[in-house]
Order: sequence, then structure tokens, then C-alpha cells
Amino acid sequence: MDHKLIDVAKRSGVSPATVSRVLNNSSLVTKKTTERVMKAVEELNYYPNAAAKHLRSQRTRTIGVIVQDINVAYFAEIIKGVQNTAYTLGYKVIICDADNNPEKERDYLGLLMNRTVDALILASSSLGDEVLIELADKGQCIGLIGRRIAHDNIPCCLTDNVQFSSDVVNHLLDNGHRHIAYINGYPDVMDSYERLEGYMKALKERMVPFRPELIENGNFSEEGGYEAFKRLILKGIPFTAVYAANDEMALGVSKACRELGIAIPHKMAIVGVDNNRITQYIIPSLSTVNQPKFQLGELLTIKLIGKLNDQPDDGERIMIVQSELVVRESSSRQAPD
Amino acid sequence: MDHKLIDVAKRSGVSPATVSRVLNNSSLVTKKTTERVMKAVEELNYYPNAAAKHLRSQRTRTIGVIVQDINVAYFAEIIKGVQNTAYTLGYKVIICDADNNPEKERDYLGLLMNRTVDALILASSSLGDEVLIELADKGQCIGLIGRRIAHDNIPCCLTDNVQFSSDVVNHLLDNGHRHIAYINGYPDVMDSYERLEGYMKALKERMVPFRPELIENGNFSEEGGYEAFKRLILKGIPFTAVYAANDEMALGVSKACRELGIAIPHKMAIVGVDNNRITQYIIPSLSTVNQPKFQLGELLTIKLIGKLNDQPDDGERIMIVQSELVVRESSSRQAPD
DNA sequence: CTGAAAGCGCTAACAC
DNA sequence: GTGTTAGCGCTTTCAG
Repeated sequence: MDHKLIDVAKRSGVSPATVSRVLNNSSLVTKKTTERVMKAVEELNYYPNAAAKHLRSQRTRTIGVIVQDINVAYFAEIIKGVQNTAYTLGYKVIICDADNNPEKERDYLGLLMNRTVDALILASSSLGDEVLIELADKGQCIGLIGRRIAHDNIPCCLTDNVQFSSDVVNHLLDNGHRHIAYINGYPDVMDSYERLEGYMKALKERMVPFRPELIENGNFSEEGGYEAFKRLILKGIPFTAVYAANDEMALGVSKACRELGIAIPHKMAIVGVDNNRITQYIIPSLSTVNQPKFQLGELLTIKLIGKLNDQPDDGERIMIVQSELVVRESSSRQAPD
Repeated sequence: MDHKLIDVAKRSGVSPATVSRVLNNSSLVTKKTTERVMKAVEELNYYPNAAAKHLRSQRTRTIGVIVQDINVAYFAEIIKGVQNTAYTLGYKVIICDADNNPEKERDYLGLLMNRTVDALILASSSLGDEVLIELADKGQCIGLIGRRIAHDNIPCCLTDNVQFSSDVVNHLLDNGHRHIAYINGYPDVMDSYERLEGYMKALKERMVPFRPELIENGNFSEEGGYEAFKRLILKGIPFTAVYAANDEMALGVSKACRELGIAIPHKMAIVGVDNNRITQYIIPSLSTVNQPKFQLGELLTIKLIGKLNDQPDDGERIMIVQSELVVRESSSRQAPD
């Protein structure tokens, strides 16, 4: 029932080598021979055995993507970018859902080591720098999304966290807000750090004093944003706007406001990050930042596949893509006096 | 840099066969030998070559899942169920995002044919019955989620569409609704058909006349639901409740009501299906049906891996899991008089 | 342009 | 318990 290459060879009266050449588009085969071989392939319903190909050729034309959580729209979009790009370049993609478990994430690195994939993309990886650098030093082909690392052989694709955060804060300042709280994500993550940086940068440029009391941590979760906002309120310091480092936390803030009877945007403006679909449906709709997630996956995939095929690498190792502020109801008004 | 099994054998002073036995937990190795081998594995930082294993053993311990669209929460949850289960049973998972493209879906079947995966799970597949039956007849191991097929070798995991749809309609009838519209999904899909069946069944049992004019099609999309609702209104037939075959369409109905100034739930009750996260955030929140998506993936995965290992198959080929009606604001009131 | 043949790295008979 | 060895199905030199 399962035919092999040699069966095709016999049926078409040529050698296995020729069949292989036809199947791999080597140009050095007559049209006539090609046709004969293809006919036999059809008739036998032949499929090349992937394992044998991989073993012999020492490559799989497959790249892996490890994401924290496949349920999160941010990652799902990145996957689309990777998958579509890889598909057009003739590569397959293995998607690995670490399911918020760093141990699983580490497990998946084995796919590289045992040559199941030719390259690996890590989106918002929780792995330590040492691990990644060690892999790269061993000659493994890896790339990062949403993270930067100091190693010549690791391409990184990032969004302009500082820039868009600064845009967000400038937008709020333009609307007359002078006391803007910032709710941070996981404290040790680059995204959090850079977004804070953009926040501070904008304040500084507009000469609005930075007040550390207006910074709280929300761990990127709705619950975390909710609690962080309540802590801010309890401090008794006046503020009229919140910049949350992602939409989940912004949703938490929105919920807290509703419970506390604080009108949005009249008494409190909110801006998040990610352009989560919910931000459009909730009332009031939430302002946010739209990151080109698809593009993050796309650019890195092109780069990595280029590396795999020893293409001359023109571009930058660190690729930064632009994001866009999306103003909705939650920050559409002037600050209260 | 890359060591092979034979290197480990040499270093530990045993034969390749023994190393293989140690690595694959064959019990017939002394503890002492095992330790020596493992030491060499450590020292050499040895990783077995997957392609060679696959080629030699004729299996990959990998199962594939093909989903229509990885962005859709319904599928993401199913994937979690498959992945977690496979993981604990020592299987890897390849996730394939067909990206709403039937051609890609068909492409992915090649993974089975070329032995990249041992089994394939198709969630809400758009493939024709013939294709699936042909695969199964060839001895390929496949399983379906959200679809039924007449073939002894294809296990299917489904939700109780008829049952929960009947529950939905009974709930609306209990609230005094007598004119309940139904918005269907893709007309040729089993889910649509069975949900319609449940709707009709409940009406019949409660002796409420079925009116075909109250049925419209919305293709499972928000836009489709929106348009379908408008068509229903234009007909001028009075109705006070809508059962939409999924939440996307229910969102469309909700939007249309807002635009037309129809108060929910006072003038119009709405119930959807899927327990999409947005249904909780929108105002008014939407009643829906919570399907055990994780379980769908879990059950089928257990079944398929069992088949791969020739375990005696006790259970049913067709596995049906129970769903639960979640009543929220959009259907929380008595029908208007 | 085509064929012969070696061998990718591993496992599973089969011996001992 | 452990070793020897054939061979999984393919690609790729090297000849011709």
C-alpha cells in the first residue's frame, strides 16, 4: 500500500536517482523523463517518506514557533505571520504552545537539538539569556520576538515600545491630563521596562514631573490591573488618566472604575496596549495601541529562512516595527479641571 | 559538535544496541550499565536524531491537529485539550492552522501520507466525506471533532448540539417567548443542522408552531448575524427572541439591536453559542452555551493514541460531550406581552 | 542527462 | 544482559 521511491523508479524504468531529481526539481532531467516519472508517481499515489528525506538531507524545511499561550490573540497573530510567510517560502511550521509553563518551553528546545526543526522562533520567551546564547553558540538557528539579546547570531524582532508609549502619554497630555498613572506588566520583562521608559520620556519632554507613586504593577493580567488601580486610588493622590501596559490590565481598570462609580472618560481616561478585540466591544470602548503582530512573525521568519539558506544578510539583526495609537472613547475627552 | 548514538556507545564501552535500550527504557539493562550510558549521554550532551528514529521505527509519536483558524477561541481551546493530553501520554503535537483555506487544509493531509505524524485530528473539517473515508480505508489514523462520519475506523468527538439547542429554546419558552427566531451558521455544516434540529424539537415538544419565516442564515460571522437579523425585522413578523447558532452572530444581532433602538433583553432576548469571552464584557452581557472544548480534544486524543498502540477499544466510536447553558443579561427577562 | 552505490543515525531481530 | 548486523527510504557524489 505504501510505495517507495524505488517503486516509482521501477515503474517508470529509470533509476532512483532520477526519480529523486525529478521530485526535487533538479533541472538536469529531460522533460520526457520527468513526465514518465510523474506519471508513475500519480499511478502509485506515491508520497516521499519525510523521515528518510530528513535523515538523508539533514534538514527538515520546518521551523518551530514557541509561544507562551496560544489562546492569547497577540501570539495567535504572530503565528499567522510566521506560518503564512513560511508557507510561501516552502517551509512547514510546528507551533508549540508552552501553555504558560516555562518547563514546557524548555522541553520544546529539544526539537532543535534533535533536528526536528531547522530553526526556532521564540515569542516572548521566558528562558534565560544564557540558555539562548548557548544554543546560538552551538550553531542552532534561533530568533526572538519581543525580546532583545546581545548575540550576533540571534535576530530579534521587536515593536517600538518606547515610541508608542511616548505617543500614548503625549496623547493624554494633549488632552490636558497632568497626572497620569502607569500600570506595568511583569516587572522583569523587556516590554514592561521599555513601556515605562517611553512613559517617562514623554513626561520629561513635556516637562511634567514624574511621580513614582503613580506607578503600579499589574502583571499583564486583568485581575492585576484591577488591583493595581485600586491601590492607586487608595493612595489618595489625584490622577485623571491611566496608561496600562496591556489591554488585559486596562480591562481590569475599566472594571474597577465601573465598580467605584468613576466615569470613563469624564473622570478617568484609560489607554491600553494590544488592540485586543474586546476593547472595541466594551462600553466605553478602550483606546489602545495596535502592534503589527503579523509583521513581527513575518520579518523574523524571512530572516531566519534566509540564514538557513546562507543568503547574504543585508538588513539589521534587530528589527523594529512601528505601532499605532488607536484612540477610542476611553480617552476621547479633555481632562477634568 | 553533534554526537551520535555510536559515540555514546564508544564512550561508555557498550554496544549501540545497549545505548538504544537504555534510551528507550527497555527494562533489560543492568542498573550499572544504564548509569554508565547516561553518564556518557550527559558528557557528550547527546540528543537522538529524530529523523533516524522515525525512519527506523516507522513512527513519530506525533499527532497533528488541523484547525480552521487558530485565532478562534473555540479551536484554541481544543488544541489545548489535545496538546495537554498528548503531552502526558508522551506524544508531540503539530498544530496546523488552515487559516480558513480549504486548500491548505488539504495540503496538511500530506503530513499523514509522508509519515510526519502518526495520526491526524481534524476539527470542524471542510473536507468532503470521500476524502476522509479514503484516508481511513488506506489505514491512516484520523479522528474528527465536531463532525460525524459513517466509517468504523474514524472516531468522532462531538457536542450535544440537539440537546443544548433544545435547552436554549426551552429556556426562552420558559421566559414566555413564543416567537423565537433562529439564525443558522453555514447551511451545509453538521453543527448548523443539528442546532436547527434542537430548536425544532423544543418547539414541537412544547407545542409551539414552527414558522420557517423565522429562520435565517448568518454563516457563523458577526456580519452575517447582523444582516440576518435585519432581514428578519424587515419581514415584519413579530418575534421577541433570537437564538443564534454561535456567539459571533449573536454579537451581530446585538449590534443591530443597538442601531435599531431595540432594547435587550426587554424587547428582544438573545442567546448564542460558544461562550466567547466577549459575551461577558459586552453590555448587556450575552447568554450563551458553554461547550467543553478542552474535553473534545482530550477525549479524541486519548482514543487515537489508544488506537496507535493497539489498545483494546472499549468505548464508543462516537463520543458526545455535554454542554451547558449560561444565562446572562440578554435573556434574563420575561418576554414582553 | 542518467545510473550505481554509499551511507545518513537509529532500532530490532537474532545470536551469544 | 549485551553485542552484531541488516536495513528503514532517501539523496548525492562520482562515473559514464
